[in-house]
This record gives sequence, structure tokens and C-alpha cells, in this order.
Amino acid sequence: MTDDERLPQPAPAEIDLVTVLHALGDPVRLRLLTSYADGAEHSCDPRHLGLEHLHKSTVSHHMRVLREAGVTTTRVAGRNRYVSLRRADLDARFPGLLDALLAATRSRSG
Amino acid sequence: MTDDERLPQPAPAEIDLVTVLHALGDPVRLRLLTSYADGAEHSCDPRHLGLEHLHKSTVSHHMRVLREAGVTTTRVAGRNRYVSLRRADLDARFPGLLDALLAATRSRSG
DNA sequence: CGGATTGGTGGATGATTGTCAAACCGTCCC
DNA sequence: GGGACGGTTTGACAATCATCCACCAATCCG
Repeated sequence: MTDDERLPQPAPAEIDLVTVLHALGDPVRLRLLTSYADGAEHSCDPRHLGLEHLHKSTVSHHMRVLREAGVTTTRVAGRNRYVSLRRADLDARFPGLLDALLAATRSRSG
Repeated sequence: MTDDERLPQPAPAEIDLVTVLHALGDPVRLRLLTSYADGAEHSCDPRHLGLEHLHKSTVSHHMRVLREAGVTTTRVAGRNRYVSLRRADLDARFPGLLDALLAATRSRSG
């Protein structure tokens, strides 16, 4: 489970606020964030994410940006990848930020 | 004071989260945000903002992005412009977001 | 083995962007 | 009027970016 391979991601202390904001300043990636808000692991398939209109390589690109910014983590198991939010790391580094962002997306502009 | 002319800016309800995050996902603009965190009005002169290395037209461009995103407001008085945070509008629309952002910039990664 | 599934890589392309420079504009003041 | 001051606008340019497409790689399963 947890000891599967993980794709490269920044250490908690290396998560940079500007990079995170830049990563989330895109409609597709902010929508991915809302999908991940449930804390569960998600596949990369665009059809499971309400992104049917996007090419799978485009979604792959966006997920890489999120991961390299430190927003998500990706666990590799067989031919599947399981993406989830790094909630604890983000909360520790930027207290209240994630909650405020998720609340903001829920209240309307998501 | 308050009834001076103001440069165009979005109405409170039109402030869009993606646009705000995109605006703040730039090191110069995030730094401007920290300058404005005191709630006071600030001139546009790069030398008063710790941005001596930037051309004044570049700073003008960044301030326009912030204003059009709804992050700041600009009051015009004579030949001067006074830029300040739209704290009340942002707090009303995205509760806790601004506080979390400013706390994050203060704690380190500014 | 061989096909299907899941997802990523690399190239191409058009759009956006950050920056500077130079010209411009309204205002203040001598 | 005519500088000087504070900022904006426009244009140019390189860099980044979002997207698609075609191809590739690893894994699972019959």
C-alpha cells in the first residue's frame, strides 16, 4: 500500500508558496484539486475526473505540475497510478490555506 | 479620500478564484501582496516596494494584473496612485484565504 | 504469447506572459 | 508656459505554457 513506489515530489520543507499558487492558478488544475478534496486516491483517467474534453496527455501534464509543486502525491501500483492530496504536508507548511481554498471552490467558483 | 477616482476593478461578486491564484502565482506579485499586507496605501514606485531591479513599466503591469484580479484597488489622486488591498472584499468572498496566504508568506517562503 | 488497459513521452503549435525600452499623458509647480 | 514628476501605454522579444497528436512502455489477463 503505502510502500509502493512514488513518483518524485518535493520534500515537505521544499514546497514553495509561489509554485503552489502558480500550479493552482489554472482552471483545470483547480478542478483537479476539488476532485482530490475527498482525501481519497484517484486514477488519472480524464473520464473519472470530469475532464472528458481533455486529452489524456494534457491531464497527465497537469497532474505532473501539481505533483512537482507538492500539492499531490502519486503512488504507482502496477499499471495504475493513484493520485491524492498531500493534505498533512500542506497544512503543516501553510496552515489554513488548503481549507480556505477548498471552501472557496465549494462556495461557488468551482 | 474615498471618493477619488478609482481605476477599473471587478465587482466583489465577480472576483474569480482561479484569476486570483493565477495573479498571485508570480514572485513579484506575491511580494507586492506582502507589501500591501499592512492595509495601507502604497505608491507605485518600484523603489518604495523593494523592487528596484524592475522597470517601472513592469511594476505597472503587475499592479494592473493584481487590480484586474480583484486583489487590489487603486485610488487616483492628482498624479499619484494609491494602491491597497481589497481585504474586506476578499475576506467576504474567500474567507480565511488572505489570512492564510499572508501567514504563509510571513513564515518563510516570501 | 498477444491483446487490451493505463498512463507517460516528445514534438509541434498557438497563446500567454514577464521584461525592457521608449514614447506618452496628466498633474504639480516655478 | 514649461519642466519635472508619477505612471501608463505600446511594441518587441524571449520564455513559458496548455493543448493535441502520435508513439511508447509497463502491466495485466486470457
